[in-house]
Amino acid sequence: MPELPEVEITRRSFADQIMGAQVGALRLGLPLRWPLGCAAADLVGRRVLGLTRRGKYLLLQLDRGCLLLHLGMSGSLRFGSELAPPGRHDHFDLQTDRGCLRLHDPRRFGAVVYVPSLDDARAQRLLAGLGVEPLDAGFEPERFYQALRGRRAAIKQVLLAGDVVVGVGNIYACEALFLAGIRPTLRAQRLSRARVARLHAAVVAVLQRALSLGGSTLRDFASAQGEPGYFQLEAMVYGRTGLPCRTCTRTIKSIRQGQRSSFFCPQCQTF
DNA sequence: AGATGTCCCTGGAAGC
DNA sequence: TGCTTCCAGGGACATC
Repeated sequence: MPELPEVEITRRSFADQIMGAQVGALRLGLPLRWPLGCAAADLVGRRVLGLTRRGKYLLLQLDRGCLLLHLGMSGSLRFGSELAPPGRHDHFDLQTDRGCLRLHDPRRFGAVVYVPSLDDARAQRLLAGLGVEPLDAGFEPERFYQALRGRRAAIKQVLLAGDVVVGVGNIYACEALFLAGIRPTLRAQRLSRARVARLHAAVVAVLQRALSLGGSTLRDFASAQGEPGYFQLEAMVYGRTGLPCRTCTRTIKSIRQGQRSSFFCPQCQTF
């Protein structure tokens, strides 16, 4: 499932190639999470000015307006000039003079939304509530501590909510909490400054490690050039229920938190 | 304002 | 073999 590393790997894998491309045509498959928000013809002739990322959203900036792309749970992008004919799960093809940008998304939790500008109400509704970027300088331990102080919910759920820090999904939340030695069920506000500092470092370390390995490929994630990721091979807890902890050999446990699985080591991760 | 539950969707695995 | 059921989960939204 695409989290920040996968989205960033995707961005880097075709940002340079699509820069300056001119849109020739648009093909839509089955409906995605939200309607596109403009007519296909409105995009024809637009030029791509850049590709940036905010949280798990990719922002394809055009000379007029912007396409917000989200990969949801099962989405992946491809960019190339020799793509195969669209299959049943290819729901968005943006043809340009530099190649075709294709969104493949079997579960269709993903989205492509056109907004005339980032100040647009629709863009703001999606982006305004997002927390700090974990790999930017603005993510620093004291601010993180202050943000967590006001939260009574479990730390795992606060991480996933994305309003404190963005981009940390289920895999990396579980892994960062393991690295920091913190139980996922611990209330956020009960974390000491020292433990928040450890968690801060763990979030950064896990995301950077995942980035360096090309992300996690659980089922079929790949970059826009088709390269899989390898972080899943290093997971300490995610998906390892019943297996021995790689650190202490205690059995990894899994629980449900807010309809989502959490994995942890009962020995290494304390209250 | 924060916390919680619901919903969207399909492929794969497990159970019968 | 072929059915049914369950599970995976990002995140907007409604509700308390």
